[in-house]
Formats: sequence, structure tokens, C-alpha cells
Amino acid sequence: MLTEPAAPADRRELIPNAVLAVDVVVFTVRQAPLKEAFQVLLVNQRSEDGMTRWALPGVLVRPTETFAEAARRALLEKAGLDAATWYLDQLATFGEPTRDSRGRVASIAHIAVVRSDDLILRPGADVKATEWCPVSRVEERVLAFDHAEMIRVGVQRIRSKLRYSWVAFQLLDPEFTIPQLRAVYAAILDPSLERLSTGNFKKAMRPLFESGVLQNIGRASTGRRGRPRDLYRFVGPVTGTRERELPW
Amino acid sequence: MLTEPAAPADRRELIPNAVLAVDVVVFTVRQAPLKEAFQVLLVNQRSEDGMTRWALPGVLVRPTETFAEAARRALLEKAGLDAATWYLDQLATFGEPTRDSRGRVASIAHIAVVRSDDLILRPGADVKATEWCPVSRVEERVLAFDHAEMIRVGVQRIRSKLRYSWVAFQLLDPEFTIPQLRAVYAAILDPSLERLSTGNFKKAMRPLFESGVLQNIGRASTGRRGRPRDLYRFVGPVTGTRERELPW
DNA sequence: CCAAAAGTGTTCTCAATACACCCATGT
DNA sequence: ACATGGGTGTATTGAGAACACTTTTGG
Repeated sequence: MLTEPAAPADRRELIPNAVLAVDVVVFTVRQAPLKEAFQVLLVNQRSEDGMTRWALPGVLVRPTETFAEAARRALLEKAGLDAATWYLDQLATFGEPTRDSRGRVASIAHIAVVRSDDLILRPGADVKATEWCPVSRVEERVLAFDHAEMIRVGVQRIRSKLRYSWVAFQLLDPEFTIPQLRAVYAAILDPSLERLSTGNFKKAMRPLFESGVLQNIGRASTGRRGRPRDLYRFVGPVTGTRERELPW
Repeated sequence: MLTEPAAPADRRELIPNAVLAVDVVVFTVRQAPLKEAFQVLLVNQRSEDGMTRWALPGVLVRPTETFAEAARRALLEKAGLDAATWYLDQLATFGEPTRDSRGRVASIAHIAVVRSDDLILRPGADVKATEWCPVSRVEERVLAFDHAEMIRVGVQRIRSKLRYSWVAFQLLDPEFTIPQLRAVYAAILDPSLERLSTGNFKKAMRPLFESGVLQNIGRASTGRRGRPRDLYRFVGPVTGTRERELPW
């Protein structure tokens, strides 16, 4: 299946016919109005037409490098982020023949989900600026290539993942409260979840409490008025999946 | 994002660094014991080591061709199948650096779901044989490259799709019966579904009846003993999705 | 008329939601 | 004390599963 129709010679070297790239859609949830808390990482850099343009962080894949390695390198070289331990997922491959005027390029888009509070963005050598952009505002931007489409597909993917897996905990401190957890779901899935009562929310998380991977570890010290929030810790692997999908 | 670190020259041609291929995982449900009804298309052909080996149908991507076009061409050239109207979905891209000893190859795996009753398999010029292989028996085969992994991922994907979309109807005649429809779900998801009563099964399909896309169009003529089955027609697009996932 | 295969309807269970009530803190 | 934000428990609703019952055919 890897030989062209009229080329049954077997030990021949294959001749490269395309350029492989990776782009990474990094999602986070940040301190911001609920509608704008769900954000994606963009970098501003020179485009193939000489203009500067917003884009996803990405690099060309090196010959001996896996896609995941290339994706981590993209984050390091473009935004100064050490993604060595981040959970990365392959999203989809974008490679319309007309995608790039300089040749046939296939970009294997990846997705990452991270807590951004302690992260410091450091634009790479060829990068003018880096920023977190609210997903709800991406449409206002003109993005390079088909990066807008990548983000669109990425948003669908993370919404789906949030419903059947535990990625949400990757967006929180090791110690967090129920309202914080709920806010993550509200920011990504549906703002109206913000009004879901603690009890009903905890019921949706019941399997986690029962299996002991979500533990109550006391009270948070309060700064505000009202009863202080309970503190929880998630001790399970974030890569696990739910048996039943969440109904939201 | 498409320039290597020390190559900011913009109008330069990009130098191909990899070979792009597509492989297609074609699923069907065939007349067979329930455990073996869910099948996948394999082709037997010469491999890069000179031996003959079972593999998924695949081709190298041509410069001006989309991935979907290449996938359809793979089915035509390898198995003589006209996939012009088939619904194709991108599955994932497989490109471990060590995947193929002849160079860096990235294969964009695709998935297709078809009714195979009227299909005639015609092995291509470089193909020794083509066959439908029960998914439950794939493990017994030694497959080329990472094609076993592609099938594994493909099975997950179609199982998921069956639960939230209407792909099942792609596997049936235009006119079909409830037991036939149930058999499709049973073959792909869980044999025990075969014992689900018609009533409960129809309840799961309720949104389809209510929206009128699933219509009762009379009785099937019976050959067997017992009450003849009701005939149904599906008039909606198979690409639509359910609001709620099926519980199975 | 009986057996077999399909289809219908009822009941039971359990999960998702709504909502009323209780708790702990700052002012 | 009381207003405010957080948490618990209970009632109501609705969906899924089990199963008994009816329908329609062949033998």
C-alpha cells in the first residue's frame, strides 16, 4: 500500500512528497468573565506572505521526531513553554492541497489542556507576541492557514472530552473547590451550569467520590463573606474516562 | 509556524520531508454468526520486505489530491470499489519515525462504513487477494505496519459513532426491519443487544420516529414462521447526530 | 390449534433536576 | 443579628429495562 501503481520495486527508498508540520491548540480556563474564561494560545509571527499574522504555535516535524515531540518543541520554541509533562492528544490532520502556496503541507493538529496560572509566555525568536485569546473572540481574528478551523474542531473535541473524561482537573490547582470545578465546566460547556446547585453537581461526580479519587480535604480559608468552600483533591489519573457521559 | 528555526526567508519553497499516504478502514456488517458479522476489508499484497502480507487498502497521496480523494482512489485501485459516494471520515494520522524502513511516512487513516451485499471485490494489479475479515478475528492476522492499531482505533471510533449518530442506516437496505437494525447494533456494539425487545429498542429510536425520518412502510413478506416483520425506511441524512447518546 | 417470531404496553427502578432547608462566615 | 455564599437532603420527573401480553404467521 506504500508503493505507487507502477512501482513494485520493494527496497527502493521512498521519495518525500510533502512537508509534515504540527500545530498545537492549547486550551486553558482563566480568570475572566465567564463568557471569556475559556481561552486558546495564539502566537503572532511573520507569515509566508511577509505580513505578520496570528496563528497556532507550530513547527515542521524533524525526521526522527514523533508528532508529540514536535508538538512539545513547538510550544517551547514559539511560546517558551515546557510541555514535557503535558497531556497531548492528536486532533486531526489538515492538508488541503492548496493549503500553503509554498508546497504540499500536512499539519497534524494536536490539542493540550493546561492550567495557565503559573505559566510564563516567552515569545520565541521568530515570534512577535504570544497571548491567550478567549475562544468566543477567535472569530474576530484573522488566523493563518486553516488555524481557525483547527480551533473549531479542537473546541468540539475538548467539549466532548470534558463530558466523558476527567480533563477538567488538569485545569485546576491540586487543591480546589466545587465552585471552581463547576466554573471550569461552565466556562467550556455552558454558562448556565454556573447556576447548578452544589448538590446536583456533586451527584454528577458521584462515581468519583465513590471510587475515592475525589477526596474532601477540609475547608478553604475564606476572604469573602459566606460559608467557606470545602477543599477537594483529585488523586486519579486525568486520562481516565467515565462510564457514563455527563448529561450536559 | 511553517518555517524551521533558522529559516525566516518567506517566499522559499518548502522542501518535502516526508511521504504522505492514506489507508482506509472499511467496516461492514455481513451475513454471518453474530460474533463474526462485523467485518473489515483487508487486501493481501507484497510488502516492503518482499513477503506478501495482509494490510488495509492504501495509496500514496498525489500532490494535487485531497486525503479523501486519495482514500477513494485506494479503494478503487486496491479492491475495485467505487467509493465516490461513500461517507468517509478521517480517523487519525500514524507516523512513528520508525514506521517504515524506507523513509518517514505519515499515513492518514480514514474510516468508511458500507453495506457490502452488492459489492464486488476486484483485487487491484498489485493485490493478490481481497477479503472481508471479521473484526473479532483480526488479532489472529499479522498485518503490515501499524494497520492492526489503525483497526483498533477505527473500531473504537465506529462504536462511538454508532451511539451518537445514524451511521447504522448506512449498513442496511433502503427498506429494512427493526430486527435487522437491532442486529447491526448487536454486531458492532454488544451481542446481548440481540435480546433487547422491540419495544425497548424502538423507545431508544424514539426521536427518529417523532421527527418522521424513520417511517413504517408496511409489512415484509415472510418466509419463516411467525409474525412478519414491519418494514421501515430511513429518510434522513446519515450524517446527522443524536441529541442524547444511546445508553449501550 | 399450537409453536414461533414480532410487536405493544405496563411496571419498576434509578438517575437528573428542582427546590426547600441547613451551615458558616463577614459585616 | 442578618445577609451572603456554600452545602445537604428530599420530592418530582423522565428515561431505560424487564416482562407479561397480544398479533400474525407456518406447520
